[in-house]
Amino acid sequence: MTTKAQRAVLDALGGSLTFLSAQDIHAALRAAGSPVGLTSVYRAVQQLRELGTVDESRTPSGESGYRVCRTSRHHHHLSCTTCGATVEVEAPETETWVAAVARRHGYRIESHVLELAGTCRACRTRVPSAT
Amino acid sequence: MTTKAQRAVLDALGGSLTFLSAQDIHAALRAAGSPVGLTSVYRAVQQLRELGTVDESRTPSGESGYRVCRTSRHHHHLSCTTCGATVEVEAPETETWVAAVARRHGYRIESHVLELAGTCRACRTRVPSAT
DNA sequence: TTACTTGCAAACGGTTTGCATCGAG
DNA sequence: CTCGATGCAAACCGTTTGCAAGTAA
Repeated sequence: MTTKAQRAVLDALGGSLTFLSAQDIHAALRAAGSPVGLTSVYRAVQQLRELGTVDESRTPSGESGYRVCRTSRHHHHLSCTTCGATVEVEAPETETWVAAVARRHGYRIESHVLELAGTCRACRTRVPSAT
Repeated sequence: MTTKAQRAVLDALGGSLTFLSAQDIHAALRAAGSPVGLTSVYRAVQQLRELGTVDESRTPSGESGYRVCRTSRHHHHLSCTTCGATVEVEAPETETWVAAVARRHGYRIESHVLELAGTCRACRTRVPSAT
């Protein structure tokens, strides 16, 4: 069953290209007039993550960000550090490499994390600090 | 200048193959008779990280782990989820792939994270759950 | 009613900071 | 003496949990 909180969270996450923190989601819902509490947001994102409906990503500062998955296939993220826009990318070659490296070292891979961060073209154009 | 706390931390980190949390380091130092406080451990690992002397890694639960770098070259980690043993690996092909993907999407890469987790051969042998 | 969802407030856990003390130069 | 290093305890902050009230079937 999908709870009211889950619907609200999915709604808030909607078409966002960026990863939103639980607190962001809560703030957005409040701003939109939803009475959903912070606790329910936390519970909803966890449930949705378990269902594979949303992606979770950790910021360097240790907070968690959430976003609805575009594809159910295995993928990684390329995020803009300025505007947060995120692209989901597939890395077949890297997957192959991961398997090879693991084998070489006698490891059996259980999981791997690959996150790319940089500035997107739009942000570079907007702030021409980069040449 | 290298402080007493930094020396103590490096000593505790010593030859460990695993990433130790600040609290682990503190406990180890205390056990070894060092009077270094937890606060100083936190300050030391941050300084050492800035100096490029130690690597930092985040556990899924959000804690930070530290380890002395084996190489100053750019590298990634392959860690055993059972015993924590970590191997530093280089991924030239992936670096290339990262650059290509970024270019394709119009991003300028600033950083990337690649962490591999699995079970090492020793642990698989010890616990024959894996086929 | 029964089972589940909610929200508040308190608890948690790792990390950081304020502040007074200690120690090297 | 002066300045940085240190340690304790309190503050922080995101997240989780206890618990009582609300809600749907």
